[in-house]
Amino acid sequence: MAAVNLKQLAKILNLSISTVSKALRDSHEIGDATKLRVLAKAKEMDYTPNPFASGLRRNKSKTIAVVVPEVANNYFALAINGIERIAQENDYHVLIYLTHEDIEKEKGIMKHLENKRVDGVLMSVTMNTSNQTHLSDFQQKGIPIVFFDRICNEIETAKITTDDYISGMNATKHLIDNGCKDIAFLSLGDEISIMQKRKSGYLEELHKNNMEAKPERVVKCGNDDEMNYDIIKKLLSGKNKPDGIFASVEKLAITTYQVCRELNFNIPEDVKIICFSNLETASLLSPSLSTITQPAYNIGKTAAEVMFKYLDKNKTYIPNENIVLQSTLHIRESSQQIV
Amino acid sequence: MAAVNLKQLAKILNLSISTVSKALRDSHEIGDATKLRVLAKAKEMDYTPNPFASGLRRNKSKTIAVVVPEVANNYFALAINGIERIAQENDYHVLIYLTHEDIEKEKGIMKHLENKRVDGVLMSVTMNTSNQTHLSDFQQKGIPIVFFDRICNEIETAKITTDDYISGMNATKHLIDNGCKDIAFLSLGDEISIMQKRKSGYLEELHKNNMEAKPERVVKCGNDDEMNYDIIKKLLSGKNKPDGIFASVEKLAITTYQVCRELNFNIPEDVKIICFSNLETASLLSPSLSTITQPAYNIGKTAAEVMFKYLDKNKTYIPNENIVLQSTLHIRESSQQIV
DNA sequence: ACTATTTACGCAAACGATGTAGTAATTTTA
DNA sequence: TAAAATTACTACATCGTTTGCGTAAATAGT
Repeated sequence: MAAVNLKQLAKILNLSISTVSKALRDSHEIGDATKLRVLAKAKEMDYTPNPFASGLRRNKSKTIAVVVPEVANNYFALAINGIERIAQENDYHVLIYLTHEDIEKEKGIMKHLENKRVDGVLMSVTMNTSNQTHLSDFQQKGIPIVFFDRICNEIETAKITTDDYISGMNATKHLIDNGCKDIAFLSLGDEISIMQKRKSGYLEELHKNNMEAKPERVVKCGNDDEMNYDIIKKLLSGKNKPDGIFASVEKLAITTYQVCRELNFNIPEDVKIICFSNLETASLLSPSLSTITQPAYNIGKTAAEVMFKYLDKNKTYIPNENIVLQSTLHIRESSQQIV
Repeated sequence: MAAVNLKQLAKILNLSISTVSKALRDSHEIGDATKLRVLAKAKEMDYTPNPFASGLRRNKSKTIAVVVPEVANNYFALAINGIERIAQENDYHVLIYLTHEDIEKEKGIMKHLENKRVDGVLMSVTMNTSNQTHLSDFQQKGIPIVFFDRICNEIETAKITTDDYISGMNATKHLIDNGCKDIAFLSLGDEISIMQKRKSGYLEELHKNNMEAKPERVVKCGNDDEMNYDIIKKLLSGKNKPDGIFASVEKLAITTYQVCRELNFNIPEDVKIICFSNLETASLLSPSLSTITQPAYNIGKTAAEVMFKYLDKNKTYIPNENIVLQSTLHIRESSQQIV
């Protein structure tokens, strides 16, 4: 019932508390015979150190936090998967916090984490995180942050991203190659860096192909699905509608599919679609969805690995570093010209 | 930089540590003027109590653990969403652990949690959790568990489930009503209770309709997608193949779709499909997928609420209680008879 | 054989917050 | 007016570990 502690173990073994403690931590100060005896008894009595006591003493929580906008999202779910894997390997625990794209919630969460509850934070900021003083303040407290995907350029630390600019170009080029003359870019807000990069790739590719970049073709969507639905419906309803859509995130593509259903639009005949997505059912959709797929699991894994590289050395300062992984383009029906 | 602690605050305020502590906790022992002074200074200096110190002292972690098979799964992701929401409301933190359906990993995780790192555990067991001694042992340590969805009947505590038996009947009835004469049930293992209940509903409905329940129509699948693919392919390849498939979990339906693609089977003409699923793209699949959808978010929310109901009262013992939420049947193309 | 050094252990002070048991000073009560 | 009670604070032990320091015994060095 009651968890055994060092004191009880020590009494039973007829040793001092410190001897037992040192034996368990395999200190050179303790004789081999004693070590074995202690270890055996500890296992027998099912002793595990109290994490609060040792955390207090050593100022180490053995815990990292993951702060992400949402979890019911294939990308973040896979990233968490990768993070959790590495954390388990390092005997670390993973706290999870969801911001739901709410910058105030993000601030509150960081405030909660300031008190050394965690040794480090892995995060993807909200779509509204333009001001980042809450993040630099947090760093000042001596807790390292590693960003993945939705990074904060102004903060000096390691950042794991994908080649969003190239991917933005590739996706746009693909639509152009398949006959699109008027491509809209569906953006999720416009604050965050990945949107800037994906959009830049889109604009650059238009430019390379001598196509006009009309400002109204960069459509700013948000976190509210119903509002996005209306925005996209409006985009596709006028007579002057685009013939290609490049959705910067998965859910905007799904909403676009739904709008096309309602408007009785055929994909890809009436409008071609491609998007960033980790949807496992992309190939089973009607029509199958062309995607730029990010290596989500590896992004999470890498972010965690970088974090532990520094935590292992007891470094709380992580210098600027940009690690860029490659996304892969999966061409399916939704974006291809019917021949 | 360095986090302020009570000692520093006390020194600056010219008060004793305990006075400051009590003032912050709004104790009646402290005068109002002092309280205000302390509160103001604490806010000014950005004081937050060290969670390890108070955790050690009060034997409270303000943390719950969520132990689930996976997170890259819409059902569990939504459940976690609900849990995290309630946890944030209660000022609790959420640790997440993934078992990947590995019973040994589950045991290891529970072992790790025994040392009072968390105040409670919300869990869905692996598909292989038949023996539950590691869970009853865990309870013995005085940490409450609440099960959701994948429950463990032998453990006395609160369990949040859905009406799986009824849903199993409804899904089967729906397939029968749509002309199926030979329905296969794709099971995920056969240990866990939800599978038993879903299968029982399936069998009962067959019985009610005077249809033979052939043992070979209950197909045991596992955690390996490729093996499942082969199993389902074999099921659908012979001349004696079923005309209806009731998949007990989402991923088996997706695999079935993939197999049908390869075999050039038409859904629903050649085989009708229905499954338990929280896939948001169910209606966009080709053909759209009929589902029994569980209220995943509410299941997680409820599990957390029940947990906090007891944690608030400092009760570590949670009596047996079965809370059953209702799933909803979404009929789409994959299961309907063409008229 | 007498001093160094190593080995193997124990003592006690942290870590930071909490809460019990005091203690002066003030107020209430009989 | 003396005793009792209340107010507003402080001192201190405690939670369970960790770790620097001390020390006796054993071993090594000269």
